[in-house]
Amino acid sequence: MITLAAAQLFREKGFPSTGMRDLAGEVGVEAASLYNHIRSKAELLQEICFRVANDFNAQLMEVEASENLTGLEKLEAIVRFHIQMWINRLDEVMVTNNESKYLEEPYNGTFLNERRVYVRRLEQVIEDGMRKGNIKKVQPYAVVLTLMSAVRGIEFWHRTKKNISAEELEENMVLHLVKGLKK
Amino acid sequence: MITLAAAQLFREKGFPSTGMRDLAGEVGVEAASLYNHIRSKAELLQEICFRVANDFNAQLMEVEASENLTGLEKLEAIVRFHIQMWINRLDEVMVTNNESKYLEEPYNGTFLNERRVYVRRLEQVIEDGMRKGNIKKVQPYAVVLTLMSAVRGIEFWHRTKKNISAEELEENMVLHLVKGLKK
DNA sequence: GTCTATATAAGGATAGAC
DNA sequence: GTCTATCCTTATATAGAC
Repeated sequence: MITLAAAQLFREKGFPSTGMRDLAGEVGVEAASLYNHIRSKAELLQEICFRVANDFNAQLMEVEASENLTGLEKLEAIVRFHIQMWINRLDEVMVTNNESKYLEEPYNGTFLNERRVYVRRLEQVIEDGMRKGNIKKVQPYAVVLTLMSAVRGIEFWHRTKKNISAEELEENMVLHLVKGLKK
Repeated sequence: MITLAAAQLFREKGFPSTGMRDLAGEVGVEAASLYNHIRSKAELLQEICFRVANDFNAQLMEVEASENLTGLEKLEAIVRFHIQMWINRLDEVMVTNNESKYLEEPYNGTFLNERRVYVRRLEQVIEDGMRKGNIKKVQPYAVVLTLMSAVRGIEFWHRTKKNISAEELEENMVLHLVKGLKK
């Protein structure tokens, strides 16, 4: 898959520094041949960013619909999903986080808007949990900022994976980030 | 200061996409004139990254030497410093976090090594706090990853600053990230 | 110090043969 | 589909006049 090879290169070298010749070498063809499969370099970035965004949105929608879960349980499900995305799909998720600023308009604007909406929906989960029950009194906006960024540290775990297993990492992060919010 | 103008542009546009003509425009001269003040574009990135790294190292050394502080108090002092750096020196700190991969060798290797040493020293603070007293049993490595990344969310707070003040943001993050570790 | 002009390299993308 | 050759733009950095 060209898109996944692109995600790996965009992560490692950055989007502007990744040449079509680099990507072609990874895929095993000449640069010109890539254009039989893709329209442009910019399109590859769009596909990566919006696919990841869609996956996050779909999971959040699922959680919002789970009426049997408490607020804290919803938050835990969301945080676990973020952690697993960073563990299992690092290339795509890092490109979405670090390279989306290179999206051309109107895609960059759309992307930022989608992110704002996502943040607001996550704040809503926290507010509901605070009102109805088991989440302690905090500023939802500050908590969302913290949660969504904290998982970015998993980037460095990937470089060795020696200090701790994926499962231990997830449990430690959940304990630190979510259980600390229990009333 | 050319270095600070560079930090702002490197943050906004990314290091590879920032042209010397962009920087010259920001400074108010032609691109060629910049070379009477700096040696190269690469040198600007080095200055930014290592100055920030030095500031973090200096603060950590200070905290390590404070024998009157408990482990948890040391950790809180470190986390507050990170938060304040992200609030007050966003351009430089973001370039150090996001653009350091564009450092040429041997600078990139040196930088990554310094980071590893910093992480290990922070783990040591947590281990000491766990053994001697008031930090709950956790995996120090996971906690350090989480703490150092969580503050990156402040990037998004800067875009509006309307939801919450700098002081509230700091207190909420400390409450979430540090107090949750109290035994 | 400043500038204009330019050397040299590399980028994304296309043309057209097969 | 693949390739070679190339167009055109832009990049960092330097030369040399003032």
